Amino acid sequence: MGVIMACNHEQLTQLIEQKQLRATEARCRILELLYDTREHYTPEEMLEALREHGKPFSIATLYQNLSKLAEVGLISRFVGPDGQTRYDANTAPHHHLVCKICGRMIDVDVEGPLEEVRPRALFADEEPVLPEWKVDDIHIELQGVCPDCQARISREAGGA
Amino acid sequence: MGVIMACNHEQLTQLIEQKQLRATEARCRILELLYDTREHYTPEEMLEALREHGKPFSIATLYQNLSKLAEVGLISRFVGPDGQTRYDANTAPHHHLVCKICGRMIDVDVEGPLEEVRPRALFADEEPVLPEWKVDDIHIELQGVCPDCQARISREAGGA
DNA sequence: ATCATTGCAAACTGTTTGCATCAAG
DNA sequence: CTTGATGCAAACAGTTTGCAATGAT
Repeated sequence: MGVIMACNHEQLTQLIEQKQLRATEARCRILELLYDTREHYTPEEMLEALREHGKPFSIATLYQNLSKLAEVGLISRFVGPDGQTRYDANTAPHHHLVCKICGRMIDVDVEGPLEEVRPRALFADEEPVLPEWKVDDIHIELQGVCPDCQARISREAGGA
Repeated sequence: MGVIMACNHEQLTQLIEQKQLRATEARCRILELLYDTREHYTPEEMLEALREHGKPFSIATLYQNLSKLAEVGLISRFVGPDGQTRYDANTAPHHHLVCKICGRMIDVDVEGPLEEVRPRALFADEEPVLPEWKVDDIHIELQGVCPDCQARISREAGGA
């Protein structure tokens, strides 16, 4: 579970039915898009991508299915630093690398001594509060500029 | 700048006027709330807090001022993992400790070898992509359970 | 045949905007 | 007095929901 890989139609059907859901065309198309591209789509972006493929797609059906699929754990939902809700097919714990320019986001693992990273109160008078928090999870968001935006920027700088 | 401390009215006025803005009552009340409490309020929560203090407060004025104050750098805006927009008075770079139960969020610094934390592609076929990202920022979100929720949970467990 | 799913339209929530009034400088 | 700020109401964007029609088992 949580391992992403491009799937054929039968595999998708199986995944969905394992969750006691009907393997409808809408659900297959959504899962296929997320599994194949590994992108972190906003609902709006997904709608565009799904419609480009030819067939129409109802926005209500999209939202209904994104909720249901996230609920049963076939996809995961989160909110990016830009405030946009996004979905991806990677339900295993992971970290994110985010482009500050376009908001694009890819999954990464991190290497390094994470266990040694510890919180510390920022203000003297909060010192006693911190130890009482039970901290059991860490999510790292690396920020930078993606290859595409770097290219676009240097192209525009060169042209201007 | 970016250092939080409780301020008196004159100091607030000065801070605001340094940014070429008029030090109106609405702005002072907003800044005072954020600076005094250090909480990470949603607009809705702020509205409630501001109105409890007695006087009414227009929701349009709140939003208008939150935008403006964030724009000039007197406060900072961000979106929590629960998707709620929040504001705080700490404009210096910092990390967050978030309660998984109630969503409460406090600022923390972290200790540990952060420089050694490096991204690594999750999928073999993405390996060549990663090095082309320019990574220059890291934001760490520690998740756990705040003291209040811990207390409430053990109280409920004991009572049930 | 049965019951989940679809998809339109209407409802809802959080946020922004137009604009007349008001108040800070 | 001048210009920016306020605050109502209307507009808006993203998301959810009611419900009749449709489709999967």
